[in-house]
Parts: sequence; structure tokens; C-alpha cells
Amino acid sequence: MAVEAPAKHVFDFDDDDDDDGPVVFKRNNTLSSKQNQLNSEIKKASSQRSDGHSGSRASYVQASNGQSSSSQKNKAFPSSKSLPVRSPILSPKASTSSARTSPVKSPVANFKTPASLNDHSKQALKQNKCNVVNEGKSPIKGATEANSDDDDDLRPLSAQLKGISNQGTKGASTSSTAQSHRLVSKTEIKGSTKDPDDEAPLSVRFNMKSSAGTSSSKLYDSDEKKPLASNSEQKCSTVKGKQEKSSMLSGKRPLDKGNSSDQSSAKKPKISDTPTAMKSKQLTVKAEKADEDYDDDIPISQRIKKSPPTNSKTSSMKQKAAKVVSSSLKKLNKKSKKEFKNSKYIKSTKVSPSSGDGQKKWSTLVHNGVIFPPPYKSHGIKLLYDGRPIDLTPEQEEVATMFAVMKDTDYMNKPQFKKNFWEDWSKLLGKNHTIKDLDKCDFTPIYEWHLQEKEKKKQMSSEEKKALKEEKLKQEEKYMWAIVDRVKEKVGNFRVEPPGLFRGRGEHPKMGKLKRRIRPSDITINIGKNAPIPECPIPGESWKDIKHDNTVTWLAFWNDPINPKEFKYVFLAASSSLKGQSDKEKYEKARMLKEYIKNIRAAYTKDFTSKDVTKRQIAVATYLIDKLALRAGNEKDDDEADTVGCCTLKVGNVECIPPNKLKFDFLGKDSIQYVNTVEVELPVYNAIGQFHTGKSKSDDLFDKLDTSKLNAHLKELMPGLTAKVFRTYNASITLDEMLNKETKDGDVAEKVVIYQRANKEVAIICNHQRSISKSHSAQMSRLTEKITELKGVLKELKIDLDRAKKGKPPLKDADGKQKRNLTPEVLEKKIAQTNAKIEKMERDMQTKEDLKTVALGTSKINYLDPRITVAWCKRHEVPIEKIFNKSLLAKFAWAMDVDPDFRF
DNA sequence: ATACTGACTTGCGGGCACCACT
DNA sequence: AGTGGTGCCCGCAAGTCAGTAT
Repeated sequence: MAVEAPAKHVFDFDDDDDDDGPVVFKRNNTLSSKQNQLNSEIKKASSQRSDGHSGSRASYVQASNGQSSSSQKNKAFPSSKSLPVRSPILSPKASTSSARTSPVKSPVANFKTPASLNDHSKQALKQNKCNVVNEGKSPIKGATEANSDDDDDLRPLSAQLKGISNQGTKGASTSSTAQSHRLVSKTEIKGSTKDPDDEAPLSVRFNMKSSAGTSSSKLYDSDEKKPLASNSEQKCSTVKGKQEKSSMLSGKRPLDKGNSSDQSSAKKPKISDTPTAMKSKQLTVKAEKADEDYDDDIPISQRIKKSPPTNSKTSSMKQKAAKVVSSSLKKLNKKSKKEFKNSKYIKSTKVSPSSGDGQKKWSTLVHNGVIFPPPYKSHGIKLLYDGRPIDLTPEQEEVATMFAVMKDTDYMNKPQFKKNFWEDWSKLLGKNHTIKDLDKCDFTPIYEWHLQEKEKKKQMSSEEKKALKEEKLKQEEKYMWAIVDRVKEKVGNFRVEPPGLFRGRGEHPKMGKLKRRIRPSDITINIGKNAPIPECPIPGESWKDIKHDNTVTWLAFWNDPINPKEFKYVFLAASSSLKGQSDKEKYEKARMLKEYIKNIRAAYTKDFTSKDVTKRQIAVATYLIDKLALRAGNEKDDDEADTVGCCTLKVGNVECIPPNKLKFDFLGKDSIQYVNTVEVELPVYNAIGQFHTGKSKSDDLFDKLDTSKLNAHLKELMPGLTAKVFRTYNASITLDEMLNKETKDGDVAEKVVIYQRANKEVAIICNHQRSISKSHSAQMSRLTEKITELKGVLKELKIDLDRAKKGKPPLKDADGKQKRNLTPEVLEKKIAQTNAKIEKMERDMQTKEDLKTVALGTSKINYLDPRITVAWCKRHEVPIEKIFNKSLLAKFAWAMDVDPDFRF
């Protein structure tokens, strides 16, 4: 709606801009150049060496280009790609969709893009556009559409999107095709290629390759690579099983840039997919074109170069891989499919978002803003004050209800929670209100009403639930997508947070405070200059501000009502190329650390005994971060929970246990307790003792240190190095080494267990905990019961066996009935089966117990380089879907075409 | 040099859909 | 069909770290 009008205006320009059509290509290329430089420097160092040939680099390239790079490496291994294919996920559909467009189109598209640059070019662009459009669309729609496309562009984003999405869902053929197109190049190729390879055993394929890739790892000493923690671990007597050990952090972006340059190809896919979606995008995009043009500093030629895959073979290979992935994705919901596609594009496309700093993150950005929670509906249930029902205004009732609903939570036992709630609620009630004392309030009627509502919801028929869900989806759909550099990307959190009572973790001083409702006038929107400004969804209100800042990735933000100095951002989803790019950069930085780690460790070891206290503290802190995977530990305000990280450790958090052990006990992020006793080098032990002297328990252990000093020091050791990189490094290197050491021949299930074991190891290193589920003990006792029962059975069977051997009939069963006469052979078999059953149950119980407080997900999502997992899956013929769920597959789309030889 | 601001990543828990089992 | 268990997705809190202002 609102959008439309503006859009049209824009359009006028746009027409000129037409470049958009081709648009797709533009982005990446450009970006990559500058940003990449920075990163690339770093990367070079790291990746080249380590990887040597194939490994790291290849991966980059691939990612950036999407298609090309990976293929090279993989060539040998066509199989890699195939893996995904094999997986059940793959659907027949995949093949169809992909086939058409992509390969052909893409090249064309690329060329066009460059045009975008200036006004002059515009006309040219237009022409190009047409071409592009035709190509893309033609398969589906037809020449005519070219015109229509423009029109579409004018349409509000939502409308455009709808079209897109619908396609996906409904017009099965069309939509799917469109989507597939994006992926296209890869996919299509697949069709052709895949057959032979797929059929061959993966192992065979892989073997061939393997020789080349791995070099990097070889170079280093195994020890160096390993996280200290792992080394130390053995030594360390861990006090508690749960938490312990080592460390690492993740780094951010800057690395890949160089790679990014490749991307051009990526855009192609966009085009292809675009046919439907693109239209809309184009429209909007066009508007923005102007912007883009400026941006596109990079010479077209460069772009082009990058994009096209060189070797047919390689490219095909890669493509296969891509296909595989995509196919698996396809299985997922259509929606998800879209995402994936997008992500793929992204890979290829991505510009180089960059690395941070004031770098440009996008050229064109179109979205629909955010959606607000529905207004409060009064229920009219009265709370009791001193036993008497009390009338409340809807505003007062709303907040009372927030409190009432939390009746059965632990917050109700926290005085701070009640105090903060009362402060805010009593303000709403006003000075002269009847209610003067929270303790005299009985919220039970409201709580019961709430339970009833919950029950009603539960009792709804599945049709009703489905209808509700669809209704919600309908309302939200337009907000779910953004168009970034002409690629449709999923938005992460497009729903504005509803009002509620603040639930801090741990002993948060602000728990229970009212988190007020956010209105449009609180929200700043960030959007492309020429994109239509999202309509404000609440009539009569308007956005706080509109920005056009392409150096940041947020689409909108508002100030946190609990802490107005802080912000709540709306970002793209994890599956977006923007996020994927920075994710990749994070892992590349961690891999770079691999090259430096030996020297870094040597340096800090030397400084354990430095005369300079600051140096000594930096050395010891770095050691702890490296060895124990501690977080950096920023300073915190008084109005936050009292938690610490490395730099903020208090004297009381670290106890010296002679001769050389340290016992750590503190509350870390999210108020999760970290308890670990570790044996350390004597100089470290002595240094800690020194840091203790003359201080009280609540004093800072590292009084000369804070995170900025520490990170400044780390940067001198390696470009871009910060404390969190150690976490990423140690997590990923641990996974890589464990997988490679422990994986043996066996079936898929056994290999998955190996993976989980490695995953668990990492989770323990990172101290990723979860609360014990409420039903845990019940589940355990149930298992115990079953085992006991089975043991009883076993005993009986043994007796029967004895008797059978002597020719006697079996004993009567518990009910006094006569059992069947069985031969000793049969009985022995039964005994073996029962034993196996018992063993399995005991194993399950053990794992359950072991994992009851360990959260595996966090490391998988944030710390483990997905390429390690993907490559391992390829090497060992484990379907990637056994390890990554749908959203991880989407998030890690950029890693799917990694060479099977890849080693972290 | 320090404090503050801003942007982005990491992390846990809750609720829900789905799945296997009875 | 009902039910418990499990994994997934989402919400949003809580970190990290760079850049800027003081």
C-alpha cells in the first residue's frame, strides 16, 4: 500500500536504472575488492600456508563464487556433492527445477550488471535488462513480461513477495522452478553430472582427492594444533564432570574478502530464480539502482572473470555438490527451500560484506519493516485485593496479567522480581489506588483464566489450529523477506518484542520490571535509498526515523525499554548470505590462528615470569583463554547480573591448590556456573599466587587488565585476533582432530555416535550447559526399572536353560502358568538377546546421564566450522542431514560444497 | 586513557510439532 | 488414539568488540 506510491515515484528513475535486471551480479564483485583486501591479507597468511593447496582456499572461492571454486577441489570427488543427494531428503523435484535456466543465464546476467554504474550506462542497462529478464523469465513466462516486470517493481514489496512465495508454494511447477533457478547453475549441472559419480562409492571418489588437499594439517605438529585444553585435560583433574576445560572464541569477519571477489557467478543464480521473485525485486531494486551504480567500483571485467567457472569439469563437480545440497534442502519446506536458494546465491553473490568497519554491506535493500504484536484485549477477570475483586483499567489489567501468568515460575520466589514488578505496576495504578500492597493481591482468578485459555487452545481441533496458523502466516508473510542486492533473503526477527515482564538470567537486578510496549515511534528503519519506505502498520502512527545506512546490516532497531542505552535490532536470518559471509570469515580467522598458535603460546609462556606485571597478567589471561576457553570478560554495570569472564575474574574465583592446581568457580555468561580444577604450569600457578597477594576475594584478579588491552595485545600477535577467536579455534580444531582420529569403519549410526562424542567434547570445553529436564529423573528411574525387569527375565532364562539342559521343564511364570518348553539353543539365543537389550539400555542411560547437563547445539551453531562436518560426511558417506537439521543446513549453505579433504 | 555507543554474535529456555511406542 | 520423549525453532537476554566521544 503505502509502499506502492513511493515505489512508483522511484520507478521513474528505475526505468532508467533498468540495470537491475541483471542486477544480481553486481554486488558481490564490487564489494569484494576492497573489503576483501583487508581480510584477504590476513587470510592469505593463514589459509595459504595451512591449506596449502586445496583446502582452505578452495573453499573460499567456492563460497564466494558459489560454484566455481569448490568444483576445482572436488573434482576428484564428485561424490561429495552426491552425498546430499543420496540423503533421503533429496527429492526428484530438484532435478527438474534446476535444469533450465541457470547456467546460460547467469553469464549474461553478469555482463549486464556492470552497466549499472552510471546514468549513461543506464540505458545500456535497460537493454541489458531486457535481455536478462527475458532469459530469466522467458522460460517461464515469456517475452512480454519484460514490461510487466517493471510494473511489478512498482508494486509494494509485499505484493511482490507474495507473488514469489506463492509460486513457491502453489504453482508447483513454476515456483519450484524459479527457486531452483537460483540455485540453478549448480543444480542443473548436477542433473547431468551426478549420475556417474553418485553411483560410484563415495569412498572411491574421495580417495582420489584426498592426497592433494590436506596438506596444511600435516605441516603442523599435532600438539600445536590441539587445544591446550585437550592436552592439559588429561592432566587436569577435573573436579566436576560437567563443566571443565578449554577454550576458544570466535572471531568476526574480515577474512575472506579476497575470495569474495569471485562471487560474481553467484548473482547469476539470483537471476534465474528471480523470474518470479525477481520482478518484484527488480522493481525495488531499480529504484535503488542508482545507489548500486555508484557502488560498483569494480570493473566489469573483473566481475565477469570471477564469476564464470573455469574448468568445466570442476565447475560441474561443484555444481553437483551444490545440487546435492540443494536437493536435500528441497525436501524441506518450500519456504525453506527459498531460503536455501537464497543462501546459495548468497554464497556466490555475496559481496563482501565486509569486514566490518565502515564498509558497505549492501547496495540495495528493500523490506517491509516490522510487525507489531496485537493490541491488548481485556479479559475482565478481576484480581482479589484483601479478598475483594478489584476493577482495573485495561492497561493495569494487562500488567497484572503478565504477573499472574508467572505464578508457577521460580521468579515468584525472588523478592527482587516482585519488588521491581510492584514499582512499575504501582506507578500504573496511581497513587490513590486501592491496591497498596502486592502481598494482599490474589492473582489466582487471572491465573486460572489463563490456564483455561491454554486448555482451550490445546483442545482446538487440528483444523482450527491449522487455520490459525495460516492466518498468522498470511499476516506475517510480507515481513518475512527482504531483498538485499536483489536477492530475496529471510528476515530474522521481524516481530517486535511484545510487552512483558523482564526476565533476566541469574540474579538480575532488573528482573520483574515492565518491558513496555514498543510503538512505531520507537522504531528506526534502515532501508535502501530508493526503496519504498515500509508502511507503518499501525494507522495514525509513524516510524521514528528512516535511515539509509549501507554500512550496517540491520533493517530496524528500537531502544531496549529496560535499558534505553541498548538496542534491539532486526537483522536478516542466519541463512542469509550476509550472515553466512561473516560466519565464514569467523572460521577463516580461527583457522588463521592455527598458523600463529605455536608462537603465541611460546610468547605467553615466556611472559609468565615477566617482571612487568601487566605483561604477566596478559600472559596468564591469554593462557587461560586458550587453555580453558574462557570468555574475554568485559566490565559490567551494576544494573546487570554479576557475572565474570577472564579479565573480570575475582580473586575469590580462583583458588590455588598446591602444588600446581587451580580451582575455578565463578558465574559466567547467563549466570552459568563454571567449575573446573586444572593442573597448570608452575609459572602460571605462581603468577596467580602473586596476583592474589594483598587483595581481598572480591578484588580483580587481573587488576592491570581489561578486554580492550588484552585484545589490543592479541592483535599484535595476529591480525584480527581477539579473545573469542580462541574459542572458535579450540572448538573446531578439537572436532576436526577427534573426528579424524576416532572415525572407523562402521555403519552410519556408529559414525554419528563418533560425531556426537566429539561434539560433546567441544560442548564441555566451552562449558555449554543446559538445565536438567524436569522429567529427567523420572526417565532414568523408568529405565532402571526396565533394566531390573530385564535382569529378572534373564535370571529366569538362565534357570530355564539349566533345567532344559538337564531335561527338566521350565519353572512356572509369575502367574503360575506353565511356560513353553524351549530347547537350550533357543534359550541361549534369548539370553543373548536380553543381554544385548540390557547393555543397550545401560548405554542409553549412561549417555542420557552424561548429557543431561550438556548442550550440544550451541557449539554446533556457533563454534564448529561446518566445513569440517561437511567434509567428514563426504569422506565417510554420512548423509549431512544426520548431523545438520534443516536450519543448520540453511545456515551453512556456504559450506556445503567444501572439498572432502578439507581440514580445519 | 577511559567511558560510552553501536553493531553484531552467542546462549539458554520454553513451547510446540512430530515420532515411536502402547 | 493417546501419550511420553525428543528435537526444533524461536524469543530474547547477555555476551564480544570496534569505534567514537570525553
